[in-house]
Amino acid sequence: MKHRLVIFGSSAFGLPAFSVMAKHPAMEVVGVISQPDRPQGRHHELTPTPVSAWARESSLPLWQFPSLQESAIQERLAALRPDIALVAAYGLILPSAVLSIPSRGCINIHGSLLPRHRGASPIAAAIAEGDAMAGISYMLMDAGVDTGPVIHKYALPLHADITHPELEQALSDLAGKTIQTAIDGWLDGTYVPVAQDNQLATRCSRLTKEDGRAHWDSGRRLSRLIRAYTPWPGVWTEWNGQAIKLLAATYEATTPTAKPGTVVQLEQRRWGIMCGDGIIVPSLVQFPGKKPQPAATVPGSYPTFIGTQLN
RNA sequence: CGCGGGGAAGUGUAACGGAUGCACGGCGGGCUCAUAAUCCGCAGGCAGGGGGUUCGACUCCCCCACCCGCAA
Repeated sequence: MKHRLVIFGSSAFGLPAFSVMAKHPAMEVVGVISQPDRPQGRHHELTPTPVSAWARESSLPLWQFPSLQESAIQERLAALRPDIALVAAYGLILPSAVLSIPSRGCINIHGSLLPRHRGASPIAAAIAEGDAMAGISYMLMDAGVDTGPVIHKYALPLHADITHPELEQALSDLAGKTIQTAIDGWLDGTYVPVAQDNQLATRCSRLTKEDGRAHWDSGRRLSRLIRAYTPWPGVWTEWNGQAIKLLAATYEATTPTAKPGTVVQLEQRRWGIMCGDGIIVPSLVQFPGKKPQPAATVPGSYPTFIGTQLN
């Protein structure tokens, strides 16, 4: 007898794992729940979520509820009589009334090694904090945010210059490779959910544009933030009232020779921005309305930029 | 029709209704034990496509396709 499975997801992060479960011989996907198509992009075209698109292509039953708070919607979910719910990057809170619907519970794939980086931006947080290891956690959801018992974790070493898109892809793939083992192990009792140690927990909230504003106190941290926040929300600074994105940069530890935020000409033809603990040397930047451009072309393009004092 | 910006050498960008300049890159040469450093020189742009205004358009106007920022 197959397990009746409901999938909750919106962004592409969960797709590899979802695809595996959709083919799992012991699973029957009785519903895919995603967010509604929303106006997106440059001309606000109605765009389906990657999970919605996948469900349609795979001919799986799809529902795009705007919220899960209404009792009418909760009743429809209950009518699917799910045994298990699998949640990954869904983007909406599952109220306890929904969490209690599947007879065997709701499993979340979280992009960190819990209890570290509970919350909405675990991948960015791992890079921003300079963690040595990242990973995914299969967790039995409870009413808190990423606080439930952990079924199993899979770790991945982080190399020093990994970027957010690279890590997100790696973790997404890792979930695809491990989910069958994790779920099967949980179902047959090999993996027993273990409560998290709240003492070790850290939180990361949803990122905003303002989180990406560059601060020049620490170039070491700034170089990590550039890798963690690009492409969204990006790390940027203001010049002449315009936001300039720093898309890639390296950090060089030196004794500051100017006020932090000063754009300085370096030896050779390079330039950098002075920080409190050294200098940040951009390699790729983007001016508003423009495409990304190699940093070396900036002095010729914007001669007055060098020497500027940035905030 | 969400708001706005942009298209010129391999890359990026300035100015301008009437000789397209600059930076990086490339190529050649000097210096040097050597060099990604530095100095000198060379090449490379029919200015997205189509109309229009004009004695004359890269520069002004309209249309088409494309790219980007904001916002989501």
